[in-house]
Amino acid sequence: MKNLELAEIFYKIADILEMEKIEWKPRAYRKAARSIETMATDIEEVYKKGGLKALDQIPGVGRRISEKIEEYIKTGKINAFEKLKKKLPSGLDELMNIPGMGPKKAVKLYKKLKIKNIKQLVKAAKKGKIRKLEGFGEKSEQDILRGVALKEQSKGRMLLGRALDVARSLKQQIEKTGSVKNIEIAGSIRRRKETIGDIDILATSKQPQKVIQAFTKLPEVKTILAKGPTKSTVIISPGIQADLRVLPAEIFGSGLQYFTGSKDHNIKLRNIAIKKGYKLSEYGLFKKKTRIAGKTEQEIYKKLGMQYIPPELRTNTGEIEAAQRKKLPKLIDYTDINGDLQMHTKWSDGSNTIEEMARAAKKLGYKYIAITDHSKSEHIAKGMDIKKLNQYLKAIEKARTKVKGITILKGAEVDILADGSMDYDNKTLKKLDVVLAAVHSRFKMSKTEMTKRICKALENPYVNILAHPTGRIISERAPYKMDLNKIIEVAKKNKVALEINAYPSRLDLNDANARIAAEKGAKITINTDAHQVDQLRYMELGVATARRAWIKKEQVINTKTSSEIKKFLKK
DNA sequence: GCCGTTTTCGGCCCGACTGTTTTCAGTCG
Repeated sequence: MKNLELAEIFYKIADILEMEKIEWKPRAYRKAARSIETMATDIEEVYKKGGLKALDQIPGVGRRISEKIEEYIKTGKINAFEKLKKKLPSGLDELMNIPGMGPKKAVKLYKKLKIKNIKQLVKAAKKGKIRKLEGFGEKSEQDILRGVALKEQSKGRMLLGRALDVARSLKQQIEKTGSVKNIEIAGSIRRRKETIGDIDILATSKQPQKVIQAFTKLPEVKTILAKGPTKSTVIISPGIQADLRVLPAEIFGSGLQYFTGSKDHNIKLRNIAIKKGYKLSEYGLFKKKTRIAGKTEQEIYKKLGMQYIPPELRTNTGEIEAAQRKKLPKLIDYTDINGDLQMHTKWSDGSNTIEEMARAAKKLGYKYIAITDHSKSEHIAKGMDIKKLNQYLKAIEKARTKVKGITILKGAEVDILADGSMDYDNKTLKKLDVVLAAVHSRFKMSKTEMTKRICKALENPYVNILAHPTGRIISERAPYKMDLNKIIEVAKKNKVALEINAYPSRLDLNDANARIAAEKGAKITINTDAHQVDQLRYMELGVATARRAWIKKEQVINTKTSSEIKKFLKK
């Protein structure tokens, strides 16, 4: 996928244009960049299928930008960008990554002090040269030094799973102060994006200052970046930014709507409001000076003439148009899951026993689970040979007698070998209630080979689920090269469900791919891949991904009852 | 540079906080 590369180029073009004080174009380039970045499909595919015209259909992309995309796909370069880069030194955009430093300041530092990169910036700040510039002072000089240090220790975006834990803990602590009426985690966490840049929390209160005060005094707060009467930004350990906004209770809905984003979703809503003669902000939906909505998000969407849009869908990728036509799907709910079909125990690389996993799952209200330890080739994960597998199957039978009220399915996560055959023979696979097929080796095959390999496995009559279909690990490992469309098609034909693996660093299929798979009619299963009892709670991350993929309950097999799932697994 | 049942030209979301500016520009989300 070239989507991210292109988005990055357009962001950089926007930065350079902004430094040159060109108006409006930066906004246009950023809008196009965001749109390309969040697209569900590979932009190269879009171009191959429909040429420039198809590119023009992307929101925010017009003829000039689509031509640049074409140029990049064909030549790997964009001439206009290469020329722009020559105008300003390349280190300047890195200056703009420092909090509080935008294009105007960066360019001033360059023009007046010949500062081209962070190193020179730090040097100048330490020598006290920056405070002498017009528009800068002693404080801004310190802010720069602090900002650079901060940037160095923060490690970019964090996984949703981690961000949720941290945000929920903050929320609880703020709640305890007592002066809060409503409080909700907002921003990209509420939209359940797979990685999170910072934590946003919205509260309502009659004494906002008290809440802000309590927030900035929390033990994990390391630095206070901003602190006003209704809004504060802090850095909590270890280097995560958290924002709190406090509003009156009567505008909780509009505040939450605004603070949840996404930015593009909000801009589009505000434009719709303007066309209707209204104005939308965090303070409510206004007709002239009168507030006509604001207490709940529901009434805002209603007054704007559309269905309520769940936060997970707010990406401005068609959800607003669908809501206007009253065509939003009824998304799978977090409570719809009846079982978890991938987890590991001490029999391979898990930390708990079969019984412990079963009891924990029962506590979560599940009707069934599948124990799915690793097959023999997975040596690192203590994969089971046939002899051990037979003992393991007996152990599952024993656990069934010990833990009542939940169905324990006999399963295994079986390696797909390099030639596409399975790591156990069919006689062995037949003994299992549920077979997960997974690629765990030889990741670097060609696209054709890998597609053939996986498709062959999907055609095995005993395979029920393709586990973590693309193999990506978020910000660590790219997906294997494969023809996902072909794999979806073969999976559908052979009644193999495609997994949304809910493990925080996997989320594989991701939202975009899961949306494609479900649209094409393939069955989906959402499983945690838990290696210990505590990890069973990751299910919500998988369901969130499914919701972001517009998936309905009926499309997910582990929303079925025990008897229905058994029937499905028998094909 | 994009976009259009108010426009193919003339607009382009809206508000909080900070620092240095004595009234507001810059940055952020």
